[in-house]
Amino acid sequence: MPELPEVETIRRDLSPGIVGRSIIAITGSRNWPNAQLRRARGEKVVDLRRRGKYLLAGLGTHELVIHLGMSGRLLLADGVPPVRHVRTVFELSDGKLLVFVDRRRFGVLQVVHAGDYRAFPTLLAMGPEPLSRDFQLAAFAAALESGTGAIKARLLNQRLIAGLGNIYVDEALHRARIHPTATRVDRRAATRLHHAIRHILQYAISRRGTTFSLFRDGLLREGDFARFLRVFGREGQPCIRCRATIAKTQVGGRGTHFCPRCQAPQRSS
DNA sequence: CACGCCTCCTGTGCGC
DNA sequence: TGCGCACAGGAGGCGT
Repeated sequence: MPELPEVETIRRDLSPGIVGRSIIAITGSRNWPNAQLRRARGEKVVDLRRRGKYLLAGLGTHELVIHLGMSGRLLLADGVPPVRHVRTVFELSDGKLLVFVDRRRFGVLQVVHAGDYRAFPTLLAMGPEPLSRDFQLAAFAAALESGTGAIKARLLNQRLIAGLGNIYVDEALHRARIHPTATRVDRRAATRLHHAIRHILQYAISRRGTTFSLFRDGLLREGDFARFLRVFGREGQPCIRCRATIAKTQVGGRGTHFCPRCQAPQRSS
């Protein structure tokens, strides 16, 4: 689930309830909490930031790094919720519980020294935040022009730009009329893509992100951006823009949705 | 260094 | 209905 808009929504929801509280106790299953995670005990949460799809909770000299993976969720509750796959529970100084639930266990919780991301190579090499001034068209266009490999793969690897996942890459490429496997993207296409990425992410945040049925359990306020998806999950249905049939293929091993007419390869190369 | 492939884990939905 | 398999929104590690 969680790409930039979903993680940002979680950050905004959780911030008022956890910043300023101290972590009184940590409990978990299997080897969690591990020794690293135990270092958070007794620490006060001084802020909650987001970098790409990562959440970073400042704990003074330390930092709690959270990645939700494919299926992770964070809930603030009065008691342990009656759901499966509860992995870790942080008891806060005001009596609330911060609960990490993760069915597929791809999520990561780790305490590091503040700013020391050596254990997270993706975080170390993370590209600019797309909604910040650091996301400059000139640098973006130059990188796209000189690059090799499918544009979709390059947008997914977090080095060119932070926070995009499979859904929003497909949506942004459709909006910018660029084929997912295009390798050369000229300046005009790069300009469209730069704008499309920012537009889609801002719009998705305003809708609290995209929610899939898998995650509905009544414990979270759901996003409804799924209503506005134009290609993702719409294979076989008509393109909103040109009525051609949306196709689904594989690019870099990921399910890839696009319109074969408005995203014809020659339009972007 | 960059790319493609495989892996981690659990559940779901589909075809037979 | 039952079974087996492909696939699922991420990213790290490995070999090439």
